[in-house]
Amino acid sequence: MHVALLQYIRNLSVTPLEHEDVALIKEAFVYKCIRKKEFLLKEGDVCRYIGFIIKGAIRQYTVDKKGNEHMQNLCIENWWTADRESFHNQTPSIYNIDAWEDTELLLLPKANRYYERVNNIPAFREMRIRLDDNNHIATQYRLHSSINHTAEHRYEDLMNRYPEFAQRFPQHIIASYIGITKETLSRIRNQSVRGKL
Amino acid sequence: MHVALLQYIRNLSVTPLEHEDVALIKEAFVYKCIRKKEFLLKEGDVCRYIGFIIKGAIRQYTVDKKGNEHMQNLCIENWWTADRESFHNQTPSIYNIDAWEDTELLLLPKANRYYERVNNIPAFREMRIRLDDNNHIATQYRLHSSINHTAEHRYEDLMNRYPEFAQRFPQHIIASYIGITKETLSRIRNQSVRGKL
DNA sequence: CGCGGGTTTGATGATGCTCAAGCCCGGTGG
DNA sequence: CCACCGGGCTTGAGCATCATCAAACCCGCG
Repeated sequence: MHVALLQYIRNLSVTPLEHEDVALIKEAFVYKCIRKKEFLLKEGDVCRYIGFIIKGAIRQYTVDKKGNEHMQNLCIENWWTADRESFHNQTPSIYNIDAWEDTELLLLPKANRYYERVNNIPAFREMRIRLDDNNHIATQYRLHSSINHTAEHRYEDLMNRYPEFAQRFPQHIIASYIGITKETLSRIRNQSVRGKL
Repeated sequence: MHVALLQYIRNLSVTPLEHEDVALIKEAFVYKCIRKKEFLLKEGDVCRYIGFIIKGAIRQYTVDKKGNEHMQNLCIENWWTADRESFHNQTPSIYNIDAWEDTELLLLPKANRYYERVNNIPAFREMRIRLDDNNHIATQYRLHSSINHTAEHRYEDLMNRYPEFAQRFPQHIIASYIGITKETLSRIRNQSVRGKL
């Protein structure tokens, strides 16, 4: 059940995982299933764990006064999910995190007695550094893109980078993720279809 | 000369710096002054070092086909500057990094023989983790903000968070940083002045 | 004095939002 | 088996925000 996570760590680190590391990870990460629409974190609550997605799809978003949802992040298999600010400072979150598909996760609670020890596993530490690098790069790009590129450009970018998103999430969620309305996305798609004829 | 950096590391870490760590840092980081408008990194070049700003102000930006500059980052004393993607992968950068004021830096070259050892200093490592956390949080917020908030809201946010930017950078640079034109920023400011009468 | 960088102002237009309506389709219950 | 319902997608009209382009202004400096 932890095999996906172990493999993931091995892929992103150079130092191998020792037997004792594997044992520690198996104890520290708790398995959890949530159903579609079930919440992992609600606005106002404190984020108590980091989640690794074994299977499924997760949304992280805010809701404005008018009730509109704004997707901050979309995550599928082999991604991590958490509100890092809330987790790090143990302050109330501004985000909601819920499942878009039935999802299996491995949760690493901050409060458990293994948390520190897991973070001291060399391979795990290396993985985190790699992850931070990748994440930083991707977020910088997204920021740059959201300021400088047109809606159409951003949509094409996303489809190139994560084509599977189109199968897993409906258009109004994709639209929100790239910062436009579902109507605008619909028009963009029809235009570019026409463009290809 | 390295005192600002050493102090910075101590502030962000728990583990103290040993004498030998201090010595290593002094050897690894090379001091450099650059004049206003001088480049630290040019689009197309590979980013070869991470810079810590002792004194001065730095811009990181792209230039589009029309010649317009788009600020990705503004940094002053006690901030780090680099194109992490280019540095990490040693690939050509899409960014320019130049000085807006005469600037003093400490550069940590990737190629030097101390690089790995510096990264193994416990206090330095802790600092990086803290830094990544803070950075991640700030960038997520900026992303959220750039998608969901109005230009006026973003401007006020920036002025609250980094009021000194207004003294250090001209308006057209501030405008670009929050993703609007200088004309729009000018109008926003006049409006809100009128609003306060 | 004149120049260059920065800021302001105005007119015009593009991009994307809002609101409202209708469509499509799969699922549920009568 | 059909009717209806709800979620998602599309289409249209009107509108808000912000970009663009052009001109003028302001001011410190050689």
